[in-house]
Formats: sequence, structure tokens, C-alpha cells
Amino acid sequence: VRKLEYRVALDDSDRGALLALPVSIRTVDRHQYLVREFELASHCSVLISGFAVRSKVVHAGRRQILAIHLKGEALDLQNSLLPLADHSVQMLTNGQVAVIPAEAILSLARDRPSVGHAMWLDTLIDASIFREWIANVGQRDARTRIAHLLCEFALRLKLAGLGERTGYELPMTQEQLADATGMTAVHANRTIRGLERDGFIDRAAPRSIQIGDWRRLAEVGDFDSGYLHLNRAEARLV
Amino acid sequence: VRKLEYRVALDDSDRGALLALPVSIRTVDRHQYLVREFELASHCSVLISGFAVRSKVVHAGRRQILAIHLKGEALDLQNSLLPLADHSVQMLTNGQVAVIPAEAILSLARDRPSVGHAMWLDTLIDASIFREWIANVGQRDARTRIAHLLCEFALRLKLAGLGERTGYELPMTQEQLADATGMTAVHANRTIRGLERDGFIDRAAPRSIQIGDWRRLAEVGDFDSGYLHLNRAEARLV
DNA sequence: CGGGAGGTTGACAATCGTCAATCAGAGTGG
DNA sequence: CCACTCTGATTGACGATTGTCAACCTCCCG
Repeated sequence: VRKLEYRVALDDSDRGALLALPVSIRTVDRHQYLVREFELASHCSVLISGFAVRSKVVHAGRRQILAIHLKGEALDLQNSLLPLADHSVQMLTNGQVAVIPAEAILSLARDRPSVGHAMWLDTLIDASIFREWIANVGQRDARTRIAHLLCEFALRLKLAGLGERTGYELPMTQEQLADATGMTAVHANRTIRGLERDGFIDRAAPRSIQIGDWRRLAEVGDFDSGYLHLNRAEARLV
Repeated sequence: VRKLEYRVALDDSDRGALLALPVSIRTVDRHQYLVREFELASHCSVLISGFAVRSKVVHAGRRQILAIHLKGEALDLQNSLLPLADHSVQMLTNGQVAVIPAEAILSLARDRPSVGHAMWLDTLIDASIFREWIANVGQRDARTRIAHLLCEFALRLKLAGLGERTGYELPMTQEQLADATGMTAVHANRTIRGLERDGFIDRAAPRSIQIGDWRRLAEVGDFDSGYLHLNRAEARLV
């Protein structure tokens, strides 16, 4: 499972060091917090199965979802260097995570330049996705925001083997979708229904997204996959 | 100048390696692009003087400012590992940058774990600020967004020796402020005037921000400096 | 069969964007 | 020194988007 850690960077046999990491596998329930904002965090987690989100709450009581994580992704690499958590990490569904002490991550990065390299790259891609999300919630209207997120899901779920570009099971409720796109659940619902009404998506059930014409959805969602920085193998797959 | 590179991490005398980097100092004009979205980038830049912004344009023609950089900050460390630029970097004022080949950065990070460490940390803090900005443009109303940004400026300009927490010269036009907070220039103006009218800030000139009561501005801006991950020395300074 | 979470819809209100006009100040050429 | 021009700031009127409140529905699960 931890193989995915270094999927992009070319590593020799310091895979051994990775596999020798002192991990503990935890089974975690839906809604359970792995890290809480403002708390000290001394561990990093890698998602083995299920879905997780990273979020912040603002003073007005509203919540912003910052990232949605699929199996195989590192959830909080930043805790290896930043002791104070600036956001929460929470499970969206039941699942399993591999918990690794921050010091172990750190010393591994220090002793194995290639691994440090791979983790830095992971952080850089994470940051690129954050940037796209800033643009998404900052400048696009509701329909474009939702369509953009649906496109991102299509590619990432496909890469994780959890769906196809032409359709997938949405791992989130509409309220969570709204929190991710900076709107209210009511408006998210209206927007989704609007996309359905105008033929951009089909939904057999509320959570089942079918994409008839990918190009058309990508266009209305102003979606360009560049910010995901897919490597050649990944780009071929989607 | 490049000392600021490793301000947070404890480095021994691989400062020598840093100083031996093949840099070329460029004088750049206001509005000049250092990197353009969708282009290949083979260099990284560190800002020596002046201000710079990172931005994306969306299909509707609107622009989102993703980050504002002060002297001493690295502008695009991501180009060392991600060849395709996912956003543009542009000067806000005249200034100087140190341009460094991406391979030099990479091999330095590989050969000097402490330096690699410091650059990873820089990326992690960058990402933390991006997350806060997602929450800012996603969940807060116009007044809160502007006040939040003004608070962030107060601390960061103070740390860079360019202002005080009680007042500073705003390095941006209102249109740029609007692009950073996801609103229109007209609305940004109204919001700033509103903050002034209600006594949160004073402005002798349009760009001169005076903060009478920091606590009050921080409260209306829902500002908590945690996301900047200031170290002890920095926290003492502000 | 009851309860609860999530989805859907309508009516209405608040926030924010658009369009357009005006104003102030800096720089420039004559 | 003075028009001239350009950028940026400011304001009003109006319209579009989005939020709020509230009701109801559907489906799953114990």
C-alpha cells in the first residue's frame, strides 16, 4: 500500500526503508477525526481505504473543506515538520489508515534523499491543487465550481481505481460538496439539479454521477487537468 | 539575502553550498512576468526587493491572486520538481530577483538534507497559507476577507521590516486586492471604505493603512496567525 | 414501523457584480 | 509651468447570484 508513496519519483531499494517504517494500521470510522485544528500532531497518516477530508472552520461557524483524499494518499505530511495542526483531518467514510510517527518520516527524508524528494513532490502537488481550489472558490460561479469538482473527481477516482471518467459513485453528501465549493447545501443542490437538467450529468441515484460528454462537462467546469501534474503513466490512464 | 532561505531550519555550514549556488540577479519591472501559466519553467526565483504575486486566470477572464510575496521569499520552488507551471508569477512593483536553475536547487536538496529539509518546510508553510486562503475566499464575507488580508499583511510586512503592525503602506491597488479576495474592485473599494467608516482602519492616503486597534481588526477579520507557522523568534517580533 | 440523515423545492432577503460616471494624483511632453 | 493623459479610487443605480428559512420527501437502518 505504501508503494503509492513514491509513485512519481524513481526510487531504488530504499523501498526497504519505506517498508521498514514503524507504521500502525488503524481502522477508523466515518466522521472520526485523525487530526484536529489547533492541536499538536506528532504523526502522519496514509489513507489505505475509504475517503477523508481536510477542513477548517471559520468564526461564523461555517466549514471549508480544503481537500478530499482517496486511498493511497498521504493525509498530513505537513505534521512531520509543523507541529501545530492548522486544519483538521476527518474520515468521510469508514476506512483504514497507516499511522507513522513524524520523526520516522523526518529521519527517512533526511537519510534517503530520494524519499525526501518524493515527499517534497507530494507536497508540491498538494499545493498546486490548493491553488486551483483558491481559484475555484474565488472566481468561478456555482455551476462552474461544482462541474470543476466533478471533473477532478472523475480523474482522481479513475486513477485510484474507484470509478471511470464516464461515471462514478460520489463519495460525498451534497452538504460536504457545498463545504468544498464554498456555498450552501441548498445552492449546491440547485446547482447539481441544474447540471442534470441541462444534460451535463445524469444521476440514477443522488450519489451516482454519470458523465455523458466529458468534454462538455470539462468546458462548463473550466477544467484543465494541468494542476494535478499527472505523470505520463497517469495521463495515459485517464 | 539568500540567508532567508533557511531562516527556520537549523543549518550548519552548508550555507556555503547555498551561497555557491549559480544565481543570476535580474532587475525586473513592475508587471513583468517571471513565469507564465502553462509554460515550461526551468528556474526558480527568490525575491530580493519589491513585491510579486502568483496568479491564475479562469475561463471567464477573471484573475485570482494566489499569493503575495515580499522580499526574501522564494517565488516558485515548485518549478524545481514540476516542469509545467500551473500559475503565473508576476512583479507587482519594480524589484530584483535571484534566478537559480532548477537542477541546482534539486541537487542541493539531494546532497544537503538540511537544505532540502528547509525547502520542504518552506513549501509546507506555503501550502498552509494556501489553505487559509481557500477558507478565506470560500467562507468569509467581503468585510472579513479584506480585514483578514490586511491582518496578514501587517504581520508579514513587519517581519520583512517593511511596516509595523499598527500601520503600513499597502503594496497593492484595490483591483489587485479584489483579485486576491475573490471579489470585484468596486466591491473591494466599498468594503475598505466601510472598514474605514466603522473605525477599523484609518487611511491618510488610499494605500496607507493605519490600524488603530489590532485586536478589533483581527476579530472582524477572523484572523489567527497560526497558519503562518511563525517560529519563536518571528512570533516575538510581531 | 419509527427515526434520522440526506435530498429537494419555494419564497424571500442579503450580498455582491455590472455599468457608468466622476474625481484625484502622478507622470509627460510642449 | 501647464495642458494632457493615464491609472487608480470612489460613488450611485440597478440587476444577478447566492444565502436563509422552512417545509416536505425519500430512503436506509435498527
